This record gives sequence, C-alpha cells and structure tokens, in this order.
Amino acid sequence: MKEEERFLENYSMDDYPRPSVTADIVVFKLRSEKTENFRKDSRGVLSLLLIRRGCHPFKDSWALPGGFLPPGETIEECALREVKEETSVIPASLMSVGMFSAPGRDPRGWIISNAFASVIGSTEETQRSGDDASDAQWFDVSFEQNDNGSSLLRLSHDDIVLSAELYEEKSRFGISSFIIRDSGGIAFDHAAIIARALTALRAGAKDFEFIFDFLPEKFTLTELQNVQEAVMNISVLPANFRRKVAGLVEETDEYTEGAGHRPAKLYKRK
Amino acid sequence: MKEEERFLENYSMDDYPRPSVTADIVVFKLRSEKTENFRKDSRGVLSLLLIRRGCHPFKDSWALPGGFLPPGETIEECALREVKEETSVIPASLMSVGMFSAPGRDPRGWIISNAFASVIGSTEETQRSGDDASDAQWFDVSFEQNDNGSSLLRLSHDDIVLSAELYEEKSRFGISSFIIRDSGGIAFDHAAIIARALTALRAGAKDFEFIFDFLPEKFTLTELQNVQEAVMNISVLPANFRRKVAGLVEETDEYTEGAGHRPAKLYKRK
DNA sequence: CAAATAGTGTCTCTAAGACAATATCAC
DNA sequence: GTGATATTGTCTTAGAGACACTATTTG
Repeated sequence: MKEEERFLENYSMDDYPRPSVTADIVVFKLRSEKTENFRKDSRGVLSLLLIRRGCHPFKDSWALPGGFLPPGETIEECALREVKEETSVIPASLMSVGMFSAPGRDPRGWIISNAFASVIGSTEETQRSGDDASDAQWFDVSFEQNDNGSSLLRLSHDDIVLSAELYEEKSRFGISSFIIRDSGGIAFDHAAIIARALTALRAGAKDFEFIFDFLPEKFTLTELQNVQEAVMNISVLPANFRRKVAGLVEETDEYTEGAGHRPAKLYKRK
Repeated sequence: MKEEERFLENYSMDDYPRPSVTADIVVFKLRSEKTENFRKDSRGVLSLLLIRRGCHPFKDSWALPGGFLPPGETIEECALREVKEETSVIPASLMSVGMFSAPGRDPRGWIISNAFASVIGSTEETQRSGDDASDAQWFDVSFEQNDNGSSLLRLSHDDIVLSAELYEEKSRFGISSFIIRDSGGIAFDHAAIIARALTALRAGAKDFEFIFDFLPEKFTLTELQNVQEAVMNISVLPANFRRKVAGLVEETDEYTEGAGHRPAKLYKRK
C-alpha cells in the first residue's frame, strides 16, 4: 500500500480542467386563493419561488434559488442549505430532477447544475417566507403539456407574467429533456429545469409521494384532494379520492369549524 | 448590456474551488446461460460490466466503467462515450440514477460522480464485448432486498465473487441512499451506485421501459418474459405476461425453428 | 331554509392473478 | 409418441371511475 500512498501524494487535481457545480432548487408551495363568497372555501394554487437577480449575468431577471457547491458538502446538503437560506423554512421533501450540463448554459463559463424539486408546507410561518424581500416572490404555476411534445409554462405574480415555451425532446436512451424555444425572460436554462421538476412532481403526486408535504400536520381530506388537483392539474371525484387515500391517512378526533357548512374531520398522515 | 459584458470579462472561475466531475455507468446485459438438455431453452441472467483497475487508487480492484467530464460535453454525452469506449457498443438506453458527492468518496480528492444505468442488447456482436480484454468482464448479478432495509449484492464471474452488504437509508426528504456496510472489494462507492442503478432498473422494468433494450429487434414473447423475470427477480405466469405486453408489441411473420419443441412467433417492439 | 361542503353506497368496467387446456415441433 | 415450449380461454378478485344520495353546519 506504500505505492498507493505515494501515488496519492503526487496526484494533483489541477492537471485536469474542472467545472463549477451548482445546486438549483425549484421550491413548490400551495398558495391559498382568496374567495369572495363567505361560504365558499379557498382553492389551492401551485406556486414556486423565484428570485430577482441582483447581479450579472441576467441582472434583474427572475431565476431559481441556488448556489455553488462548496467542498465538504454533498449536493443534497447544499440544496437543502440554499432552500433554508432563501425561504427560512426547512422543506418537507427534496428530490433530484437531474443534471443540467449543456455547454454554454451559463455565460460565465463551465458551470453545471444539479437541479432539485422541493416542497414546503403551507403553515402560518411559511406563508410569509419570500414575501418580505421584494427580490424573492412566489409565482403561480400553469404548465400545459401538449400531445405533440410542446408545452407552455406560465409563471405569474401580480402583474408580472413569465411565459416560456418549450418542447420535450425524447431522445433515444430514454432521456427526455426540455428544449427552450422561448425562455419568457426566465434566467439561464431555468425554464427547462422548472419543466422537468414539474414533470417529476406530477409523477410523484400520482402515487401520493409528495402531496402530504404541501399541508400542515392535520388536514381535511378535501384539502388533500385540492393539493392533488392543483399539482396534477386535474379534477377527481371526492368518493374515489377518499377511497384511494384511505389507507394512507389516520383519523383524529378534531374537526374544522366556523366555515358556513358541515365541518370536516381532520386527518394525519399514517 | 455593456455593463454585463464588462462583468463577464472580469469574471474568473478560479476564485472558487471546483470539484472534478465524473460519469460512472452501470452497463447491464442479459447473459444466456448454457443448458445441458437439448430440449430445454437457455435462461437469461442479468449481468453488468466491471473493469479491473490498472492504476491507483484501488489498483486491481473491480470498478464501474467511467471517466472525467471534459469541457464541451454534456454529462450524458460523456457517459455515452465511456460506454462506447468500454464495450464498443452503442447502448440501447441510458438513464441517470443520481449524483454521488459524499466527501471522501474518492481518495484522490474532491471528485463527484453522476451515475448512469445503461442497457445493451444481446445480439451476436455485443456478446463478445468485454470478453476479449481480461480487465473488463461481465458479472452475474444477484440483488436481494430485505424488508428491514438491508440488502445483499452479489456479483460473480467464474470463480470471482464480490459480495457487498448495504442498507437503504430513507432520510426525510424522500431521498433514499444506500450505505455501504461491506464493499465486498468493489472500488470506491461503486457498490452503492450499483444498488441504486438496480433499483432504478427494476422500477423501469415494472412499466416495461427497458425490457426491450435487452433483446435484438425480433424476439419471442417468452424471451421478453425471461428479461422481465431476470431483471425483477420474480416469476410470472405466461398467460398474464402476454396479456400485459400485448399492446406494446407487434407480430411478424417469422418463427423460431429447430428448438426441439413448438416454434414461437417472433415479435417486434411497437 | 338555502347554500355550500362532508361523506357514503353501489354500479360498471378493466386489469391482474391463478389455473386449466390445447397446439406444435424435433428427436 | 415423448418431452419440451407456445398459446389461448376463463374464473375470481381488486381497484378505478362515475353517479346518486344523505348529512351537517352557518348565516
């Protein structure tokens, strides 16, 4: 083993070019939409966090939160730390949605990014995060995937609307990636990252992997159904939804009150 | 925009530490097992490609094929190139199984790896790849996942047997990763990479994403079933399997012959 | 009571799993 | 014919989707 020790002593990383590595995170949250009618409940709207860039490149454009991977950290720890720094909230889930490494994706040079999707719950405290600083805002998400592979991503916050146009390229090898036709003003290749994160989120929501993470500890089944519908952009019948999640939840003794209609039993995740 | 140009001119990547980035690939293939009885068909065995390291570190240990990401290449192109160099065959599929970035995973320093799973078909030509050089060999795969989270990975080639012991750590955040208890002599953290690749392969095989890639263009339904069974380590009833894949395949006019039993119709992927 | 949501019962259709039976070739 | 695999038919059961109906609260 002396030989190996000697080898390692002489080994220098500087002999080969190295890229900078970043973690970019798509932070999802469910925003409660206000309603005019006192009897009508609010619907959940899927939203994600964007940050207005204060420095070059893409100064003043909207971009995903993220940052460079420092030595001594795993890429997951890095992503988690960045979410905490940007939202001051610990996310309920974090999933990798793949590497983005196309040459030229960053004008600063050779910078590749590992993208993550993360979900934060909609409790009191998290509702405020990203709202105090004008440079971090929650954008409502609309993502329509067309049958011919093209898709439209619309992110809106008040009168700010970012409309990106993409198409999904299914290469051989089972790797499908989104190509940006029109970034809609979203910085870097972040529109493609968001599209892939949404696809991953919807795949996860189909088997109920993430839907609980959007809600507080105790919730009604209708609230849970709202999450599912907002994430997947579908609508399902209450009776069927309840049957499907019956095995995944646990009753509590508590009920909602004061809503102008029949109270609902609160459930916990099993 | 002058301002941005000036910024980019003054920007230097050398101001921040950067890791080396590699792509490591788990190349899967189905090996035909010889049979003694002239009437009995051969069964397929799932196997993967390992390379005996000729240089430090882990000299003489078995490791996954892979290499450093050079500038101007995407990580997928890099993985694809490495597979071609090692097997002289273009893989039928390539899927990312995630980033491995734990500090200390490589004794040479800060080196992080994007791992891929890839499948090559079992045509005449591919059967020879990896067999000519004694430093690249196909290892039969046995991967038993226990209910308590521990799992046993056994790779064998002739009298070489590598037995690794791992356990699956399901952290919060939905990220589950394999921790190596005993590497079984497999270099670096490659035992954990293989475990994750196998999990991804099995998940894909459940919805028939990859099973066709193991076979030549024309195949019998029994051959297809053998792939499914070898990859998932299960056994299914022929009648049910045929019904399930009926919509995914297309008949041809050709049949197998000379097998000592009823000939089978050849199918193509639809 | 009216409006709105909460929650249950049940019908149909499809798909999965199990099992039995028949078909066809090479030796 | 025998031994092997190929292929089809059908019974049962579980789950998804659709729809109708009942229950409960607040203004």
